Amino acid sequence: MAKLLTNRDDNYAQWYNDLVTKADLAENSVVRGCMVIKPYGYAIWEKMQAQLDKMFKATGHVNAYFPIFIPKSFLSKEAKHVEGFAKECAVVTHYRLKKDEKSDGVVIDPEAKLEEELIVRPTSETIIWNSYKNWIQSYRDLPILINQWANVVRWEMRTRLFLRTSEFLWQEGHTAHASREEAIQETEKMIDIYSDFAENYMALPVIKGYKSENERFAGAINTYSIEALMQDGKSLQAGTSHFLGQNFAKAFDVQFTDKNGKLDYVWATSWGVSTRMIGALIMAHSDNNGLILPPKLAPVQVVIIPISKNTQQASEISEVAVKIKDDLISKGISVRYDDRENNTPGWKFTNYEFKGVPVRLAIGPRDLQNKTVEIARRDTLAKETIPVQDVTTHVIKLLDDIQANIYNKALNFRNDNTWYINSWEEFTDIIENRGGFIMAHWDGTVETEEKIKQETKATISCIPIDSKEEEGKCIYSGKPSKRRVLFARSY
RNA sequence: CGGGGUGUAGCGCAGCCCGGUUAGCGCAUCUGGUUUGGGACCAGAGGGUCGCAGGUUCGAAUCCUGCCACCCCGACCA
Repeated sequence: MAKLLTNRDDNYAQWYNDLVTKADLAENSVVRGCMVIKPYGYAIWEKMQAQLDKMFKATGHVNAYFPIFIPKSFLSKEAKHVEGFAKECAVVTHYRLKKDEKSDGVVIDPEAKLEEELIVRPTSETIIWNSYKNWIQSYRDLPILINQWANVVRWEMRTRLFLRTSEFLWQEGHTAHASREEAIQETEKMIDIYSDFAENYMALPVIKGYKSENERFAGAINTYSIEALMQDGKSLQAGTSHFLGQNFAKAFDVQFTDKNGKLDYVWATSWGVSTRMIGALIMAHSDNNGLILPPKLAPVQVVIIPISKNTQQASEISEVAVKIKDDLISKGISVRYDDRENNTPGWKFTNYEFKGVPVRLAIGPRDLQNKTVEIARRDTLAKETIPVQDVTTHVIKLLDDIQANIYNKALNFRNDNTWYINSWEEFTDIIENRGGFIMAHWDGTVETEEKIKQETKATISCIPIDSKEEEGKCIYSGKPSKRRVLFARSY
């Protein structure tokens, strides 16, 4: 049998790459650093979008759309913000091409130079706050709770499909509030939504926390994140929520009159998740047989494969299969009945396994005779034969089981790979030889964080929200520390 | 931008060191037939600017020079 996939334990990076391309999720584009998201991969994104959008709307948010181009001058209005993004911005300088006289191609028309260059958005705080300035006068105009689904561009040196590309898809929420407390509450509400989504839909256990000063979003007072552990022991930031304080309100002069008639700057938040989550989904659950997708995000939840010796049988099987399919669809389950004749059942088994379809039903002559169906689950590869009349109830239950099992498996993996350690020797040993999450004391200084990063490539993924206070000594400097923080090598 | 590597059919590769008929193999594709309970088999067919440009030579995928592209490792980052 031809090898489809690089072994996960031999070369994790190559395994991931093989999965993404061979499962038809995405491919590299001719444009360096950009990817083509193929229909199967995009379908996962659409499922994520649909669920998140529902959750945003349920908490009072509305969608809007702001331009992809940002005047260059906007970016420099918030000092930290420029510093964070200036190095990776694509810039539009002209608005017209013309035919080249010498060759057959086109050249930039030098006559068509823009008065002010436009930046392709790396994120939209500036262009949005420029609008909010006009929308907000009084506390009655607040809060503004807007989200946008968009693409952004950050010119990356090295890219990897889904995990880091120069252009990516995401949603960015941008909210404006009358008080500091309300804005902080919003920031926390959104990180809770992300965490809820990750755990209950992606089946991905996450650690909620906030970023150290070093890792914080450019322009934020505080950045919250959810951090997930991948199967190679590296952590991945799956979502962020920022409390922006009054930084952008001040930069764009957005003031409002409060209930007492006093003028004050508006409080802001922003939060986002991106197509990167698809990378997290893949790396957290999949195995050497291919993708493993949680039922709640799988584009196809059930595949039905007929096995027939002749056309007579084929039509009898088809009758049973279509009935099952229709019944499942009526219960809101997405089903594919694959009766193509150009591939054998064996080929289809392997193929759908590779693509991570959670449940497979097979119907052959034996089943026809016994009024049964073979049902197989992708997560454990277990098979059983059940009576036809039980299929729908069985599938519904099985999809829930699989969702829960994938989550528990990921949770157990994380628990088995989370280390509470107290010495530098242990720290370096685990980083070098084991990987995983390390909970350790840190003295709270940027210098120590930098030193640790330089010596081990480990960074502070986050300072977990629920980590309890305890006396300890910084593993690096030995200085006193009040709580453990989460260290890991990360994506 | 530093260090390493690779460009030959849609994909994966051999051939290059040591120049010599019509450039080959596996997968995929197409046609016909037999098959179908874990990647089926037989027969036939189509598909190539050998990364680009120049040079050496009677003759270049192969040797020489220059260029380009992509990949991996580092610096940057979600």
